[in-house]
Amino acid sequence: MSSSSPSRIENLCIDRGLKLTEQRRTIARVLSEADDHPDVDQVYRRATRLDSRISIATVYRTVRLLEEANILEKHDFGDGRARYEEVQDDHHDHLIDVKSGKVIEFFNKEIEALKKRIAHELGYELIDHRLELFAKPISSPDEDGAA
Amino acid sequence: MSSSSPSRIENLCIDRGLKLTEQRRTIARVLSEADDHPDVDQVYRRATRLDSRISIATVYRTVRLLEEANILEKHDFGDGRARYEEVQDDHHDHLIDVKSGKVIEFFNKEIEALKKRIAHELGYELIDHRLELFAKPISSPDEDGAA
DNA sequence: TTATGTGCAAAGAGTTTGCCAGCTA
DNA sequence: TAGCTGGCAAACTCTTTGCACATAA
Repeated sequence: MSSSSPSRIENLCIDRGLKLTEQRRTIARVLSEADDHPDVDQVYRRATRLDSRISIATVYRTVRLLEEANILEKHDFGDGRARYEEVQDDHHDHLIDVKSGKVIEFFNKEIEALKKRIAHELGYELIDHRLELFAKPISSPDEDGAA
Repeated sequence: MSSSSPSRIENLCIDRGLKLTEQRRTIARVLSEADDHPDVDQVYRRATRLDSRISIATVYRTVRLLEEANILEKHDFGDGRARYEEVQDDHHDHLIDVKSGKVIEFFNKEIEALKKRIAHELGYELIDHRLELFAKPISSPDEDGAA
């Protein structure tokens, strides 16, 4: 059983010649539908909800596979576990809301240009970069969000 | 035994009323003298060279203590272990040489201002931020560095 | 059919912690 | 002296892996 149209990530797997098992299809679907930056455990939980025959080991193996196939991007927001999101055409950075844990994506042309220029000035060619802003909502009453 | 003048970090510990044991003194000295961004294991090795009566657990406990006392800054350069450096007056960012693993510090006023502005535009107040550039030396013959 | 993928549980890396002896203030 | 600190080893979290069985192509 596996009806409904293939997810974006499923299609990318087909393009790259990856063998598509039921488990991979399910994980691909979960990741295609995610609009956040889930960690492995979250992907695992969402996937087992759709198909209980999936082990956490398979999730780890699959996200690594997808990362190596340049389908997924791995992030580290400093909380000790890896987070994943689908690779996008446009580069963006992240602002982490320290109250709620929410992650907001943003893009800023000036910053992108500056990064490249700074690397050059130091005698380097920029390969990759990472910019994360940790911030709290302006004028938020001091509620307690997740850790 | 413990002569020679107190290291910068030792003095900060005294300021903050932290109990100074021989182990902490040694670890403080190692960290004050470091001009790189050592991980716990490196601190441990440098410390035991000066005094073999130090365990890795103490190093972990001490760097955490110093971090909480705002004496040390903890970094994560994406290699899976925490790196430490003394807190500095001026903020700076890091460029990681992916060939050699060397970490270069830099400061750029424009980037600092932009970070703050971007957070504001998104409705946030910047608390902390992290910018890391991963780069390779320009015109480096393609030798093989660390993975 | 056959190379590959999967589940399970054990192993690894980095980090934390409980307990009692030892040392600092 | 009183109470905090340190050593040791066990425990924890996240991630990887060996092995035997299952499955896609």
